[in-house]
Amino acid sequence: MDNIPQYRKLYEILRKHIVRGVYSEGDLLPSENELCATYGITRPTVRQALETLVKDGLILKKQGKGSIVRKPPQNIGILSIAGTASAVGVRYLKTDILQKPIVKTWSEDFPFELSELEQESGCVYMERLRYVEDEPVFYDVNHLPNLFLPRITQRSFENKSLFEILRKHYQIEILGGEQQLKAVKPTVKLRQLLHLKPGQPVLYIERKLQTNKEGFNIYSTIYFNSDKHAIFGSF
Amino acid sequence: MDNIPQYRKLYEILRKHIVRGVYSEGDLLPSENELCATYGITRPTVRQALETLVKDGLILKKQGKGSIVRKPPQNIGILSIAGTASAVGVRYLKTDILQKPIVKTWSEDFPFELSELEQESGCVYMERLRYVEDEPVFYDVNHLPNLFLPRITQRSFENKSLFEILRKHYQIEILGGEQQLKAVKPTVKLRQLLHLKPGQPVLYIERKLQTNKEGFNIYSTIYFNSDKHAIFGSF
DNA sequence: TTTTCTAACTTGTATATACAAGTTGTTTTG
DNA sequence: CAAAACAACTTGTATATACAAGTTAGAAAA
Repeated sequence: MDNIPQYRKLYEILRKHIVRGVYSEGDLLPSENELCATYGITRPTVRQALETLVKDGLILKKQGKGSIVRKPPQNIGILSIAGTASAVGVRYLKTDILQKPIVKTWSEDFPFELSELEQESGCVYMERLRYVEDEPVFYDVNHLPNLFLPRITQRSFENKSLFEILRKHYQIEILGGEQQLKAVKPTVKLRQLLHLKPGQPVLYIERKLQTNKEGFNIYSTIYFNSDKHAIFGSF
Repeated sequence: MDNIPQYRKLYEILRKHIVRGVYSEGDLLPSENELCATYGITRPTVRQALETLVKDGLILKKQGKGSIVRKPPQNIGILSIAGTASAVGVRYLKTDILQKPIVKTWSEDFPFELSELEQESGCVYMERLRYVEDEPVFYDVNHLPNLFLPRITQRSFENKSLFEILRKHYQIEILGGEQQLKAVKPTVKLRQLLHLKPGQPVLYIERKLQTNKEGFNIYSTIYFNSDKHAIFGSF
């Protein structure tokens, strides 16, 4: 049964319209009142959807004027919940699964604090390499608590969104998260994986994502080649 | 005359309470209904203030339970509007003005697109070095359009917030912004300024901040030593 | 004493309405 | 023809209210 809130439905509709070019940069979205009429919902609900588009950097609201569509960020938005860069502006993203999901224990030096439930459950571990236009751009390692995830090690993740699989098959939604970013020197392995130039540093990101399941967070560490693409954020 | 919206006033009150330790990590804020009663405002207004606290990573809301105070991020939050790290969790931030504001033309290779008004006005240029606990952590270069800023070159900026000065003396408010982050190799000058180890990279951030003045944006480029501190963001 | 149930709380989502403040296009006036 | 005024739009802020869904503490029952 469908219980997605109305404001999120509208957000998705408008986001898709923007990303697919139904509205171009500089266009005005339909006014709040027009959206009320079109979708049969009220203005506070419409405004909530629009606020989320602002948050994602897709529109800029101007009092008295309207909601202006912005150029979809050409760089990879990694601050938004969407997570997968395909959500915003990047032309083509391919994913290789370097290590398919396996069950293992948490490593001793795991950088995040784990809940007791998480500690006891062990983790599902996977590694991916992500490409933009056939160039490897980021290498990410995911640790998920080994909870609520029956038979996940037997699933195929090639070119699929981890979040989509979690949502569709396990009813796990990402609610929010936090991250820390640093510039670091790459290891030899990373240099090879990401096709880095000699001496070129990488962006290192530690992310902890909260979900709708109590005590179940997703932990990502990401190494990002920021030579041609930057990490983009708006606020 | 005071025309700050009520939701922002409440946000500031609660933010200060959190930052000053009136509420500690793990504490619950007063409930939405309690805040309504205490401050004589309605629940949607309270919720708007709380949403902004969530956005800044200061609280986590849990349906049925309450608003839980989070550990103030120990790292420098640079994604929020507050800008100055003193807004959130950093113990001590000192600023040296390496280049006091001067009027100059925009450089040819300026990385941002400028509005016509901005191009015609020339810019106010300044350089700062920011310290956390006496360690230089970031070096930032600001370009402001030479508009609306009489006698700004004669002002003192030592250990003062640029945004405070803009707000107080020029009625310029930051409304939002966007930024791009990359990992880069530092120049010799940067290595010296930021006390970097040999081979250590820096985080490079390009920020464009929108203000309440039409056609007036603030452009910052920041070089950040992420050895001991990370850039923090929540979403 | 333990388990179950219930009431009272919490935040989440939504409707309805009103006025403030900004923008823009049209009309009126000089 | 240009400038000023005005109307009609826009988003911003706020109140009021209701029900959904989650959590927790206490009471009742086993």
